[in-house]
Amino acid sequence: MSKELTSRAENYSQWYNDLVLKGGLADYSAVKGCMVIKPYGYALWENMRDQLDKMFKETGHVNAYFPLFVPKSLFEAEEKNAEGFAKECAVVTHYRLKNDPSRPGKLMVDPDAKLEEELIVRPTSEAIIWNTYRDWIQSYRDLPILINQWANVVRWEMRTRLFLRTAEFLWQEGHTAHATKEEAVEETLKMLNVYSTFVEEYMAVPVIKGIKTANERFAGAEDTYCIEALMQDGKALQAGTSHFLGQNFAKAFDVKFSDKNNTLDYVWATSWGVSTRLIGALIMAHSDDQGLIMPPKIAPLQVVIVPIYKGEESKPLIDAKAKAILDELKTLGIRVKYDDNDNARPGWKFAEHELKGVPVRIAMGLRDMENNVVELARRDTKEKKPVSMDGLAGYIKELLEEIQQNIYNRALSFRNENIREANGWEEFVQLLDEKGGFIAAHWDGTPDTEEKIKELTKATIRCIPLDNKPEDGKCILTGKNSTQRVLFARAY
RNA sequence: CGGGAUGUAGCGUAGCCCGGUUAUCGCGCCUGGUUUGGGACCAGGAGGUCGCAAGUUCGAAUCUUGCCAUCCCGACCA
Repeated sequence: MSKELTSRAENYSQWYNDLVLKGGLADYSAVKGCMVIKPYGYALWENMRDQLDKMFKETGHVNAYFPLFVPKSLFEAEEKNAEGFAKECAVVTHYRLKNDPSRPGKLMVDPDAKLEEELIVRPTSEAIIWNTYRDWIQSYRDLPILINQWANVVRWEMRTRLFLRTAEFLWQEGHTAHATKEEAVEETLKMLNVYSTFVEEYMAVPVIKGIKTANERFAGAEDTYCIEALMQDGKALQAGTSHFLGQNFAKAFDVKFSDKNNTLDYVWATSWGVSTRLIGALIMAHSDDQGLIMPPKIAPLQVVIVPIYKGEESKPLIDAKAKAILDELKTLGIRVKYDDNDNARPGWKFAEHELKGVPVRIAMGLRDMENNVVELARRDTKEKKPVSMDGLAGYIKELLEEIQQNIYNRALSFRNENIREANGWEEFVQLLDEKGGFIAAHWDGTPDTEEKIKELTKATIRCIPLDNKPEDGKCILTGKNSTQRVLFARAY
């Protein structure tokens, strides 16, 4: 009633916006291109962050924090990186306001407070970090450095979308320094695997691991590896990247180390990141026309208990039973809430929790008490059935795992059904327009051809899958020889 | 940055073309009561710089100009 959702079929973009706004994840803000992440959305991010943080620590990383501002001279040191981000940088030029003499009560930028050197608001932190690493690294004994930071960054986008692309966003960025190329490459792939494990096992979103083509590579990287996910509308979404930076930043910032033989060499680097964009991926991979569907492992709330009572006399009875179940579930480490708010009636609560994607709902009324059962509803399948109160907590714990698996399987089938091979140009264009999804096709390996295909179809090469099998073929555009298929898609 | 659309209470809206008392309705909110197994009902009540700023006019939500914001579609990007 009060919260009508646009259906996916009607308007996919609007459906997405409705879910974010009405599901209570985020709001628009007074700042153009920036959003407010609301408590429910932030709780989701915290769960994602905590799990990732744990995985980073398990792989030997530590957290640190570097400044928001990057002096322009440092920013421009690695030229390719600087060039790549130049068009979307916020720049601080002044450090003071003053009263505006011509408009009483208003402020103006104080022209006398111009900075000697402009400060760039970080779009990413390689520059400031590698400038710091120079001071930290002298010998191979100082290596490796395995640092991660949780931070906000700013990229001044022309067109923004909640979670998917905002001017400011939250992310983590890992920045590592190594003595050898092999070790850096190993690190790059290790973190790619951490990402794919996290996204698949916790977010229940299947991904394809691959390597980016030169056109799509991170500015300043030698190689960019990525995980690519598929959304329900058939568009691809880059869910995370891990970069092998070679010695580019070490050279730009003069970071050298002495090896065991006392010979000097530049340090090898990696960087890797995922952002709040993952929340967009989560929404578009799983949710339906009734609202969000949260994977249990990172759902802010895993179970909600809704009492149904007639008159005040039955309430204490239900309360007692509900609290017992609540305690049992909490003991098992399940995130659960007893929603006995008297302002809303059961039907309203059902709809609200469905909108918010709470994986399991327990409804309990007098009738259930008499039969020693509760009504259990799962969000992913909408299935409702009575379940005995005996052993309920254990049952729910298993059910949450089953839901997690089911959501993943569903997304995986969808993804797999939407990877198609195209062997000629017309077939390629037709598949793209009629089916969407990933299209595995031959490509002659040149940036020009990739660019041309993008111009003609808006499809880009999402990646060259890591598990690709060699296969001789002809490029769909130029007909030139090709040794493997690459994955094309229209992307977010 | 280009094209299109929109902006009236927390949300959704009527009114605008054709200027004229106190700006419409629904949801939500507050108070009281009855209710509670799929978005309850009754009664009473509060809430508005009509996006902002100029202009035209005796008079502007309504007409004009400028600006701002948001959404959708492009270009750019994670």
